[in-house]
Amino acid sequence: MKHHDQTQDHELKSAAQSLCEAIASLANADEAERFLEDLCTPAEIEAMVDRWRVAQLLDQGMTYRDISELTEVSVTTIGRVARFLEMGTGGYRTVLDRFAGSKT
Amino acid sequence: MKHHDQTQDHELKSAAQSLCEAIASLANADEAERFLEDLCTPAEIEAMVDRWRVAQLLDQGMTYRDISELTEVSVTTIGRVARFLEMGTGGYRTVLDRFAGSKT
DNA sequence: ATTATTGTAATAGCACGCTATTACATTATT
DNA sequence: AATAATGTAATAGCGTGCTATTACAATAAT
Repeated sequence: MKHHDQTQDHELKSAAQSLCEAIASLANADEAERFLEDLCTPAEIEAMVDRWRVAQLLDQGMTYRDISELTEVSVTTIGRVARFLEMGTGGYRTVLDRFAGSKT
Repeated sequence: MKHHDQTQDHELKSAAQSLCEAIASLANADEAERFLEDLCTPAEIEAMVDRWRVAQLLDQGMTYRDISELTEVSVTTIGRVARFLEMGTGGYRTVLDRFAGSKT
């Protein structure tokens, strides 16, 4: 019993796993939007939207203060996003690279 | 210019669209987990994990107070999840049905 | 009929992420 | 050399989602 077992010896950790599987199962942007709207509060959604937008702008080399003026997100939060973009688990990186060519 | 246009006349709304596209692009649970860990705070992730677990238990017909004892989520929050499960946009429903046979 | 269980609601208090401000060391610019 | 711009940090204040408690109407069980 090491990895990916079908059994139910998880208890707490598998709750997170279940959410991740649910999210990974979302087939398109519409499904994702409806799931998010049921799962999250408006404030949470806005926070996530802001961070993702900031991550994209950081990735394009834009300045903290320029991003702040453009998005109205505080420089503090932008710095936090930047930290995860550099020292995070690479989750941002993967998706940023996937959509890299799409907007140039 | 009604639906799904390639142009950039969105400005604010497309930020949410972009996030939904990013999420929909997540290929598996691991990618989803790493993206979530970069995008969200621990408290946010825990809140989402709790709500999703509660939604599943509600869907199985479990009682508010039983769910509360099992998950240590307050009855107040459980009631809120139930409301979205019934009157929401159907985002919960879609994914619940998709994973319906998986655990019986 | 009574009692217990259930969903629902109102309240107060707490935790946490955001903003705004100010500051400062480092790097560019002039 | 002097000035400006940049990333980074500390602080205080605010909004909001959570918990815990109490309550109550409606249904189920004894």
